Amino acid sequence: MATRRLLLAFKRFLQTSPSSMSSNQELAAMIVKTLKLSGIKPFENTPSLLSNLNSRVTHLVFSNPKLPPKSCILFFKFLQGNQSLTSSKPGLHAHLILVFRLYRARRFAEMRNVLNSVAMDDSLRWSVADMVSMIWDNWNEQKFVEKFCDILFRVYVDNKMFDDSGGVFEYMVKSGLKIDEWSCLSYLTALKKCDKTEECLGFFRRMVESGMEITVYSMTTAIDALCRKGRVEEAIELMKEMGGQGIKPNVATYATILHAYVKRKDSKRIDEVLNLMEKDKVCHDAVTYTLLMSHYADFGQVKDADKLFDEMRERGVKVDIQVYTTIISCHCKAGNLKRAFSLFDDLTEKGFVPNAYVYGALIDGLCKAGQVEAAEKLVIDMQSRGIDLNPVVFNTLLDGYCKRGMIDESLKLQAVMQKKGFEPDEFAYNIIASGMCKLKQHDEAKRLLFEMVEKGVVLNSVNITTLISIYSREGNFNEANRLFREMKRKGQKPNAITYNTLIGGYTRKGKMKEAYQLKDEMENVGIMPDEYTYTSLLHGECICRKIDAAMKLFNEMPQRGLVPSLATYTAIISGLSKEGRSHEAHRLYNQMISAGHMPDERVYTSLVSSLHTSGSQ
DNA sequence: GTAGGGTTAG
Repeated sequence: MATRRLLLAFKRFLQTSPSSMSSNQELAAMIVKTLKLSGIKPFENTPSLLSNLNSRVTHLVFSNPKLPPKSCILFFKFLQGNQSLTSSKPGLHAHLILVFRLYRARRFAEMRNVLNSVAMDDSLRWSVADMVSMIWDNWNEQKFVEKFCDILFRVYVDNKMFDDSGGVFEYMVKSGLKIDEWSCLSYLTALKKCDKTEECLGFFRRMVESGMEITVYSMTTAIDALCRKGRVEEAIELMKEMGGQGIKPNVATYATILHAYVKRKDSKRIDEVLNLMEKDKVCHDAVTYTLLMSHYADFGQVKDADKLFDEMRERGVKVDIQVYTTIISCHCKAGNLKRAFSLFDDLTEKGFVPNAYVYGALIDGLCKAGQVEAAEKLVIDMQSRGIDLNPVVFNTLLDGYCKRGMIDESLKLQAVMQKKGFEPDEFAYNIIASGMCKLKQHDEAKRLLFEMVEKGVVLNSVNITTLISIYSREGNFNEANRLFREMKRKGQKPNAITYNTLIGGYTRKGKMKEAYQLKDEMENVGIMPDEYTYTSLLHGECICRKIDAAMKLFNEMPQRGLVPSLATYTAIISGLSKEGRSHEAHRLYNQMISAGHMPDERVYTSLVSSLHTSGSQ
């Protein structure tokens, strides 16, 4: 009843009163009265009530102390949603009044929403200096100015308006306003995530220069930005430099560095970091253990990974799903599927909810073991638990099919993914191209990788290595070398696999001089030749029937800490056999067996033929 | 409300 009377009066007022200063105040009073009595409903039902609204009125409504902040917000949201119905939208001043009232009411989340509207609206957004001077003119409160700047800073960060965030920061420094480190941290993190490494580092430097208090959190973020770009040496420099200013690294900082070395597979440096942690009395946590376990997984050292898994539980470090994923993946890579699945049961019994990562690891394990059908079943199981097929799992399954030459299935799978809106990525292209190489379809494989470039997917170093492998198998070393040089020029550093690919190409064709040159080059740039490098070279020497040179390489391996693989033994045994040196061949055969390798057909054949050769001599 | 770890290709 009261509402109806009020609305009638409201309407009468709108019809009779011309727009003027005093009627502005009356209209504002009417709106406030209505809001207090009946909320926003009357305006929703009769938007024409606000047809005379102008920014002055909005201003008056928001600044009316009788209207609670909650009603202000309701009214603000209504105006935002109905901008076409009202003749003018709230101006910057009205926004700031609202922001101030929300500040007083300690409603910071709402404050942030309103400032977000300011930041996103070109007609409202003034320079921070101008906005702050407007604030000083109206409210003489340092704390409010600081909070205003802080929230504006964060709003710009949230919207990735990085130049504006930087502007607010500089303004605060210049004006001597207190700066919140958490806000700066979100800026650092956002820059890092957007791959703006230099900006991230530069901002960290500005933080330090500004004299504000800095914690290990910000430092670790800057260090991580460097590590993710492989700039570990600079990261360590920064850590030392900050240590001099009293900011000590903690378990997260060390984990960041460890991660970088795990990625590089640099066991020596990893040990150095572990020693440093011990000296600093920094205990390992779940993250540290995860990193170390995945490092062992890289080298197939399942037993060591298992030892760590036990150790962490003995020490009372909580095992989480990421730890499980790592140890499961480790067992999968070693072909230890039984153990992997029993760990999977373990984690579900403990109440963890399996996710795409764990499933991904198991599916890959099954695919690599050639059990693609079981992998398919697991994918269905995964989906029935509400986890959707993602690009990684898709690529994993694709590889399972391609490695077994199941082209039809891989095409069907691709169709499924395209329906889901996933275009093949650089992994998918590479997987299919490699599959084609195995079927000796080199031209098709090349065409596919070129098609990838046409579609705008940038070739990464793995894709280029695949191409190098194709060209060198074809004997086209001109093209292989051109790609290799181009890769270096583009700053995509070749790694051991890249070098080994090209070396393998040369040795297969008996071009030993070029192969040794590359081995020297890789050592010079700090990449240690591994068992693949040695096996290729040794195999090449065998092809050239220089068995003594091959034996020299074989004997060099243990000196460099390299363990001959089954492929190494196969090459050297068959090389020796061909030369009729069956005695040495048998000696190495026995050595191979004691090293735990299962000999394959080729070894037997060459051993048997060596008996014929030596017998005829 | 803050930083660091897990699944795929050569």
